[in-house]
Amino acid sequence: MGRRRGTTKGDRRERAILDTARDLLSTTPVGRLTIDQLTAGAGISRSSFYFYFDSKTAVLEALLDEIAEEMVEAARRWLDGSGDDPDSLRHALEVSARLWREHGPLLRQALLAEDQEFASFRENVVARYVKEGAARIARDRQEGLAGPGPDPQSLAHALIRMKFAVFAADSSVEAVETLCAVVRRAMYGALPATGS
Amino acid sequence: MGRRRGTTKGDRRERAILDTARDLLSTTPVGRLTIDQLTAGAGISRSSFYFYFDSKTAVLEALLDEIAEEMVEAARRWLDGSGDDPDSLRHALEVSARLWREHGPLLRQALLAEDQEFASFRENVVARYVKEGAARIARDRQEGLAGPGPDPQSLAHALIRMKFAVFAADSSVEAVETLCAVVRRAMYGALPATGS
DNA sequence: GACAATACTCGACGCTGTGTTGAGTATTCC
DNA sequence: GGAATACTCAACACAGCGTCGAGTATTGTC
Repeated sequence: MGRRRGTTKGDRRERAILDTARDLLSTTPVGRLTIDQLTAGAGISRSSFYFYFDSKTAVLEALLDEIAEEMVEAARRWLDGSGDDPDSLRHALEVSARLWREHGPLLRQALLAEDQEFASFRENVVARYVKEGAARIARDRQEGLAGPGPDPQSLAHALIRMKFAVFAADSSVEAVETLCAVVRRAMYGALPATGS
Repeated sequence: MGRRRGTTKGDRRERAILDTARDLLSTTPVGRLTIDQLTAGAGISRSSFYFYFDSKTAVLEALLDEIAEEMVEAARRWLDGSGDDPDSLRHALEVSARLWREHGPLLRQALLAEDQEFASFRENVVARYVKEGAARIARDRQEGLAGPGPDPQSLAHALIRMKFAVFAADSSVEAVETLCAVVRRAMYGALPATGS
């Protein structure tokens, strides 16, 4: 199965498949993407496709790995920081918003739908975010930078899911602002004594 | 196209298809549901299916209408109320959680994935929630029951999407509690002067 | 209780899309 | 130049969707 070293024709074709997929998936929903489209874009026959990838899903997974890396990277500064830090938070959200704008159809299917094919990818990404997010929340509370609130794990989970779902529907600047506000209030905001 | 009045054999079969679908969809993801399964469950042949419904999607839409009604109904008391009202809010969330538990696969596909087939249904449900939610937020602010915050429309949108996404992943009691807390803080919580 | 209209049923067909196989051609390394 | 490996493809088998046309059952009406 191994390839030779150096950039061979095969490598270029593999890349061409990936690029075609990336391209088509900025507009086409995952369900409508066919292998025929991919091979047409890459200039090979349907059956040659199977030399490079086991299935359509394998292509999508390769793309997702590239995207997920970018996403977590952008959140790094905020995740590693502490206390209410609107600028880092906004930066993380802005990059996320851009990624959702560029790869909406793919991310929606992989992160939101329940597609069994992406289950493990989804669990990994979400779990990673939740773990680091919960740690940050717990840290802030311990250091007295945030008041008490819901279980950090559960709170982080809700906020991450909110981010995904909002950007899936709307990755505008306003959405970034609103998410920023909700996250900050959820983490640092205090409820008045008892609502009227 | 019209049927005769009274409950005919045809009506019973139509119901049988719907029930079979409801049943299978409590465990099977939408993508895996085939018309063959539906007709097997209802005891008719594949082609007879098309006498009752135009497509698989038509069956799903019929089911979704039933579910959506219940969902909005459960939120009625909170949507029509005013001020911080944890009990009404919790009640609405609890019913929602149950519906997601029972119809998870279907709701996930219809509300979260970008399936073009459900686009209009999705827009309707979300738009309805957002409209009523935004109105409630604006009302509370006008009456001085809530402080300032993000644009009501945008805030309502984020909170609704969060609800959908969280329940899609986890409709436990704890999730209800967390959502309750986040919604209340987002609407009524105040941020301290300036962080750190 | 016949008979027309309408409700309902189904087998057979064509289509699109997936994935496999086996035989072939190109490339690279020695 | 020859063997190993990279790559290519036409042909096939299969699953699922939706259509067509020819039927059979049921019902309302006289």
